[in-house]
Amino acid sequence: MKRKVTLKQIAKELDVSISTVSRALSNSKEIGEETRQKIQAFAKFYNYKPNNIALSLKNRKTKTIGILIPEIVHHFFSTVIRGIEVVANQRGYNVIIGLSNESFSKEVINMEMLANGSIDGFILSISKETLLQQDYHHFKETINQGIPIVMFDRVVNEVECDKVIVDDLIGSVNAVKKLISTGCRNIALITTMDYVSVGKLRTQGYLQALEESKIHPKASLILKLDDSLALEEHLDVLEKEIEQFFKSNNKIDGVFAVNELYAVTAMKVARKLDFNIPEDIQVIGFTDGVLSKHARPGLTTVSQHGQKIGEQAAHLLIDRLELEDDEGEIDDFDFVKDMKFKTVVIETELIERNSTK
Amino acid sequence: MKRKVTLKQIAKELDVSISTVSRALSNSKEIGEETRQKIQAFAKFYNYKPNNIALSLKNRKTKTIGILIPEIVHHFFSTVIRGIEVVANQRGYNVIIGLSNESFSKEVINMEMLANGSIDGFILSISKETLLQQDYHHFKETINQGIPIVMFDRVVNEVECDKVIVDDLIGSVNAVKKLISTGCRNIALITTMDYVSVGKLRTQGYLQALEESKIHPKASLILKLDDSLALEEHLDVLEKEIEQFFKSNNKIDGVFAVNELYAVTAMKVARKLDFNIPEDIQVIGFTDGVLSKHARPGLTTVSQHGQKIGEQAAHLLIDRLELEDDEGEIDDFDFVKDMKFKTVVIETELIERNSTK
DNA sequence: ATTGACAACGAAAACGTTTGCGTGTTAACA
DNA sequence: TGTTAACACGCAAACGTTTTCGTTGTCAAT
Repeated sequence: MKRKVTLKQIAKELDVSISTVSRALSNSKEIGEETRQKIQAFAKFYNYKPNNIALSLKNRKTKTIGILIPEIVHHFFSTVIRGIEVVANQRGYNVIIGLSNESFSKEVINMEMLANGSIDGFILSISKETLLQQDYHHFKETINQGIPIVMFDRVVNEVECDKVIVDDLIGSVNAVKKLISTGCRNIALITTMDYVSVGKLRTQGYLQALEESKIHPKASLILKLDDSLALEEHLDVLEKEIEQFFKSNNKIDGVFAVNELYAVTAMKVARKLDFNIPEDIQVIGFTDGVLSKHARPGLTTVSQHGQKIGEQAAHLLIDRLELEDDEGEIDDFDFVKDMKFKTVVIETELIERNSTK
Repeated sequence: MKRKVTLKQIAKELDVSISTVSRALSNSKEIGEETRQKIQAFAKFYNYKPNNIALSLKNRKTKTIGILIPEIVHHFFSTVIRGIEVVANQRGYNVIIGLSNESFSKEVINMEMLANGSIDGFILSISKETLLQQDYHHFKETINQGIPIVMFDRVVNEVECDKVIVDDLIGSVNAVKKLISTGCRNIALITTMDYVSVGKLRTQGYLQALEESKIHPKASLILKLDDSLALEEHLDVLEKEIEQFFKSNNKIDGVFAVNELYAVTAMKVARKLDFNIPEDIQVIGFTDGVLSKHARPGLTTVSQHGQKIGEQAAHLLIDRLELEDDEGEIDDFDFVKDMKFKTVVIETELIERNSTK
């Protein structure tokens, strides 16, 4: 077992100083041709690679970005990660992942853990519990310590930072309008509780589309489901809830669901109740995941382009990190940077399959 | 913006030495009660947290483990990651993720990148290209540098390290036997090319089950598909291939597919060709993902327990890391460690749904 | 008064880099 | 021959810790 070779060892072996080795390897012209060759050859032979940790300590930057998400076994989030990873790698960064598991405390712990030097910046999506408690001090503190944050999808106005979001509202409006334009008049909404910002926006979109089409929204056509029902343990409960909902609203001719699970479940229930899709009932979901593609009939859905979100977020973060490098010491002009926090909106796309006419 | 406070700053501010601060914060009894209190209070007030990078450099260990997988937008892999993350966190480790995207060179690059000090050990699943080329030198080299590796799922005999695998063979045997016991006699196998070890094992399991039941395998009942068909762009091609297969084998009464995509596609095709499931044709897949749960009918499937795999892998790795800590300098006894590489087998489980009788 | 013990603290090395500055050698020039 | 400039290289600081080994100062015992 041969441990990794260090500058010091090379120096000792070749009887030169550490500085000489360092310079020779970075092709400094301060070093004589001969010694440089010798050192480079030796280093190559022993496969010398500088130690990242030492570099991080010296440069006070780690070239790694921290991702903090509520859940990883989730098509949307993993897609975003992929996007982040692509541009991170491309631009010479690594990614380190923390999972909040939708819990406030785990979010805080993870964040503090990583903020102590391990990462240069965060890309994150806020946990539900945090949204519920509306406690954002940990975000503000890390930003205050000079660690930039980019939020995506589940963002919040209270924290000033770069953000990447999806046009949930417009996407929902378009989806519902699509239903309306194909003849639906009693469109049901299956949504979550309000505290998740995106759920709220999608609900708004639903209402707005109805309004713009002079259709009166009915409370009875809106089903707000508890999140716990989305867990795989409770699929049957979810199905029962939706079935009950359908039974008490037998005029439903269209369904807009804020996620694909609700949508496919609605389709299941509809067919069970002998409705034909899309003839009797049309269905549109949100998030273009695996389920949408493979459901039968294929689910028309609002695609969020998770990968693009991730890519944009990574660019935003790295841009800011490298900008800080340059303007480094001009502390007085910090406000220049602070002013231009961007919020990038990634457009959704209505992917039409066979659950709509 | 107040940057993170360091020992040095505290020392300066309180007019003591750095060592005193360090000791006071670690509650060393070498420090007088009074100064200790003072320092601790000051540190708490300024929210002092030791810098991880500096600690890593000093301790020559990073307390982070590197995960290297082919793809992250993939139910199985993300489940494994979750498992890893759970125990990693629990045992005080972070995880950093690299994606090979099934490419050999990206696997090598990523590995070298992380091996230069960023991580203490790897948990990985080999990329297809690497399996195809059978070039494992990068694994061997990192192990040789003293960085332990734990492989999962896609493992390989050529590399000596801890491994966590699934009983692909037994799982497949049981699945096929289930089909046989419920009356199937012409069981088709839908599989991938041989070079992916798990595909190979599952194929073996299929053959073994037939043999043990005195059923003669027919080449015409085996469909080997190119991997590229699993990409979402080529779903239609996949479907056509399988349809063609069904048409030229009209006696098929059972299907065993080595992944859930093939399985659900087979179900789709079967229904399109007016077969009833499970009456006319029974179907079993591998990997209990989202598709299996939500397919109609529900797909009977061999569950791999990805989370358990991840948990086991993490335990294996961390155990080894911390063992190395203790036995640290007894280099002569290194062989003791080397001898006991474990291969943990996680049992699969046949989850019966409605695609079988 | 001398010794010893003990308490309370500081200096410095070490982890592996990079880099500003100093220094010795050589050769060219006046 | 003396001055100087270019060249080739070494020293040491710095990044933020922990820890070993001193170094003081105090006090009790001899």
